[in-house]
Amino acid sequence: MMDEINMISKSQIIDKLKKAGVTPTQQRVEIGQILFAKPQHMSADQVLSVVNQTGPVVSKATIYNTLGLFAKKGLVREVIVDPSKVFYDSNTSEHHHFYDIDTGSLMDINNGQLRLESMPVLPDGTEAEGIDIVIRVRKSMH
Amino acid sequence: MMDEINMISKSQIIDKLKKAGVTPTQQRVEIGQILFAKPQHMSADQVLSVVNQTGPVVSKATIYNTLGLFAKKGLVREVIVDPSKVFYDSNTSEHHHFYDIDTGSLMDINNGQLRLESMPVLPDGTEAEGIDIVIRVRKSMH
DNA sequence: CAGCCATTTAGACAAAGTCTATTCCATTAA
DNA sequence: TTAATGGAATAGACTTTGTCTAAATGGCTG
Repeated sequence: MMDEINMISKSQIIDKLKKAGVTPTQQRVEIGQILFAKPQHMSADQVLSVVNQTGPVVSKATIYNTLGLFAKKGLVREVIVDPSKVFYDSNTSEHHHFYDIDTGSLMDINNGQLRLESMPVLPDGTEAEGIDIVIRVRKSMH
Repeated sequence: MMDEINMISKSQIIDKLKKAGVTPTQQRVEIGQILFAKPQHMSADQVLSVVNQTGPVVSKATIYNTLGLFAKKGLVREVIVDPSKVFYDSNTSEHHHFYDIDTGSLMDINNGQLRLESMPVLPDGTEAEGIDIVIRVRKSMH
């Protein structure tokens, strides 16, 4: 009721899932509603606790299954910057990240702000699947 | 005896540790000998099992303490590409990585092969601590 | 030799994520 | 309407990586 502003309607989520070839079950819509509400980075853990605050309970296994499925279907992107947990990024456009090592928070780098000069020669028999650039930052002490 | 070729002498390791301000204990030298034998990427787990194959037993806690210490002292670099484990890279010169998502293996990208066009504006009040570029690759199916 | 302090250790613990066997539920078929 | 089917969800056991703690060890210095 009070987060109406950032809400995406249930039918929009259902659409999004269908378009990606994901059967829109109640739990997946529930999770999508949290994940796609606004561009953001969440760990499985955070998703789990938010889902279970705002709606009917969804099990841990389903959270992991769903996040994995969403990632496979391109609805969400896994970001690996923290040795202890995976972040799921609902912004699937090409971009990279700042990672604040003090706070553990992730921020998008707008695309255009950062690009590679050239692509290196790949190892034999491989093809590129993706490029991740992470700029680690910390509070500056002036 | 038979890996003499890739061996670094104990005294070389001791030197390296001293220069970095690390007291060269027996265990640390043991671990250094494995880690610094050649440029390579190892997980804590791998170090643990190799150490305990080739020399006197070193406890798990000491492996983690030592790897953490080495990283802090710049003898080794932590590489985060796999959600489930940290790799320790004995190549501390500036460079980036290919990560084979099929095999889970890490390969260095020679520096000069890869550079950024420009540095993006950092978030307010932060300073850059480091940049990690990972090119994820997989077996190409031609 | 005695004392000191860093280091090492075993093993308990914690957290993220996986697995399995069962239950649930929506859809189709009769 | 009911029965059958198969994908999805579930609880909870389990695994793995890594951390913590309290006690034991060991190398120096006086």
